[in-house]
Amino acid sequence: MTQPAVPRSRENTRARLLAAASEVFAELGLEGASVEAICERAGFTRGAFYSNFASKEELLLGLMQQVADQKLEQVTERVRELGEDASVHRSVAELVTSILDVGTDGPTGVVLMSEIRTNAMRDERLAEAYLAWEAAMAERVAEIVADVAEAYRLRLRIPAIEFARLILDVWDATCAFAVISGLAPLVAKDLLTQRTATLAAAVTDSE
Amino acid sequence: MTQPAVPRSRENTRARLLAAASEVFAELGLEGASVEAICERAGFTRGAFYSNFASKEELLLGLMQQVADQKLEQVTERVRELGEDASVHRSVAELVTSILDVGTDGPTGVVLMSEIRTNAMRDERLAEAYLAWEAAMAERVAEIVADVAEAYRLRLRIPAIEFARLILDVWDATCAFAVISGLAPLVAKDLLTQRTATLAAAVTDSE
DNA sequence: GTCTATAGAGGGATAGAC
DNA sequence: GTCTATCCCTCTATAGAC
Repeated sequence: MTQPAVPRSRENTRARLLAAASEVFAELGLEGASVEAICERAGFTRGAFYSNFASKEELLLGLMQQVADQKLEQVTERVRELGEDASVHRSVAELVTSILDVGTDGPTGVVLMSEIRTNAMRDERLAEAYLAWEAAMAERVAEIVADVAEAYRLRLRIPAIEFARLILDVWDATCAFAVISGLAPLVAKDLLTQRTATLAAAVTDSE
Repeated sequence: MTQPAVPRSRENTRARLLAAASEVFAELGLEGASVEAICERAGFTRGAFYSNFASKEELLLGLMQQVADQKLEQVTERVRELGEDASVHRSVAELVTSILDVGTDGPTGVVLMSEIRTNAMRDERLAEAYLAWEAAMAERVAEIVADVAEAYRLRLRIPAIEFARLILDVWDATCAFAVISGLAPLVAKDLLTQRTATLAAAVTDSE
């Protein structure tokens, strides 16, 4: 089914440039990262870049879209899995840990999202994409929350969507804290699990 | 007690440069803001700038320190007031509203803090200052939480310090959301109040 | 589709006059 | 303490060869 006839290099070059951009943006910031540095990282020159993207801003928008799609897909996938395996997990703590694989990013991903969020405050197009992604994430997490609450007979003290937003806020802040503190990945994940579990315990009652 | 003998202009120039920098940084980002643009906004030239700051990075560090001190002072002040007026407020909602005057920043302040947080992920010196500030903020808010809980006979479902971190996380995320959405200041404050009140209701029980 | 070469603008930082 | 003038570097984007 692989068809080399379809212009493959173009997609490939685009993908490599996007991957390189996400790294360099995370390392140097959106303004600090030069097109030259991104191309060098991807193994191309600026000519190839401008053949694939109209401008640096266009690249950023494409990157935002890619990151948002990826994360959303991961979480949606987890929602689906949870629907099938509802009876496998035992404790809420285990559940949290299991779901957290999705919420845990490497430092690069965390910095990149933070960079995008900050710049969405200044750029309307970026803002639109960011808000759509954020809303979709909250909905998916709310589905998980509702499913888990039903399966484990937990009473939510606030609506599922509010709970979902709380979780996402805590994840975001905790990931940022972990990166700024220079915490080792495993330590960071422990912290994330702990804070999520504390939150979950605080806003639910067992029936 | 005002002593014009003490070199007054130096402090004044420094202050004006810092104020201008906080605006331009918020508007264009740390990398996007040129020293020239900052000086122009402050009404000076680059010569004056380099007489007051060793480099652009040094300026950023000074700005971070200033912002952190200001915010911390505001919250500490509120803690003190609350100790004196403990019996004046009636409902938790009113309390939240009253305290929120502190947590509410203009868009410029929100963008600047977001910019600083993002860059703290890449800069060790900035990280150190940011973490110290964040920890101090959490402590102060925890004091408020504990005081209010005692005065209103509320049982906290999680330790005060955890509650405080939750509040700060929600404030941060909500302020960011408001700016990205382009919400009017009053609408933003309503949202902030509502989300804080929801959180407070969820993690406390009345005795 | 990707390269090299280059235009054209703007950046950070310094030196020295006032 | 603040100014002007300047050095040197890096940046984005384009033009044209391969």
